Amino acid sequence: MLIFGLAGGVLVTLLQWTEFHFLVLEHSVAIYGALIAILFAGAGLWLGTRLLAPRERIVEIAVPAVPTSRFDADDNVRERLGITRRELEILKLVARGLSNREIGATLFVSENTVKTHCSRAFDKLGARRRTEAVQRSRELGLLS
Amino acid sequence: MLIFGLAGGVLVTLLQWTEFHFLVLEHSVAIYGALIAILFAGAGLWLGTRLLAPRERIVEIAVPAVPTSRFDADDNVRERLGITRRELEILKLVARGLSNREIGATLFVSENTVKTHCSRAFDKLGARRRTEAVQRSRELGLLS
DNA sequence: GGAGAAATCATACGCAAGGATGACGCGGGG
DNA sequence: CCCCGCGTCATCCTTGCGTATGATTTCTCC
Repeated sequence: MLIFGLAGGVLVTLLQWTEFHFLVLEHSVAIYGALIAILFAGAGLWLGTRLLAPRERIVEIAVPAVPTSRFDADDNVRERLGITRRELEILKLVARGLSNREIGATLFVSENTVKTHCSRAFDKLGARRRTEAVQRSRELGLLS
Repeated sequence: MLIFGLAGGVLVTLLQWTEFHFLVLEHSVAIYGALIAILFAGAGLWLGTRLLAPRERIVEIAVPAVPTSRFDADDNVRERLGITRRELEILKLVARGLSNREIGATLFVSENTVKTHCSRAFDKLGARRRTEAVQRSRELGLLS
């Protein structure tokens, strides 16, 4: 800002000096203006690259390097959330896109039981919909 | 570039016109030059920020990162399945666990519209439930 | 300029899902 | 022994979801 102000002052002085030389020529004002334009366009460009360039954009690169031997890691998460094994079992089937009825048929229990487990699991996950529960489970690493 | 060229032409014309008005005044050249200076300084600054690609700093972040190296591949998959951009947009929100009502509020459309898009998308995916649609989408690489 | 795709919205119906509540049996610790 | 966590099942009720159908608008393409 200070530099810019100083430049302004210098320019005004320069301006006072140069106008006497240029005014005697025809079309001098056009040339004069063009010179000013070029000069300040350059100055602006320079300033733009100098002052605003350090803007860095952080780019996230997906690193495949997360095999993270999670064979029982989800079990820890499960315990921490107070989710029972049965509830997690049902959650996995929910994440597969099965309906409550299909889950019941798969696990040989009634649809009501599935609903009960779902309700409790959703409650512990802070989810109100099964899709939300799936999303939360993924974030928490509950699902492989 | 075209816009910049046009702006240049307009400026030259404006320059020709204004000089006759300003030349009769004392110090008019100074004001004129200052205007040009400010204008082109701004232009240069704008160009500087616009043309110079923001330097990117690559930061490696451990991300669940499905091994699938697809950057725009989902667009190909989308086309292949005949799923429209809007439908995919809604699918992504479905995968986030949002309800139809919330999706509508997010995209500023009615819940009915969301339902329509969902139905068509589910149909194209061969899914009958939203959870199933999410699962299918993940398998097909439709979702990041 | 008309055909068609896409997006938007509405209405209505049926079913799935979710919540609340109660109950029963089983197993393990206090 | 009795309590408690867990899994199981049921009923009632509300809400959300999915489908069908029709309409309008906008855009693109021929």
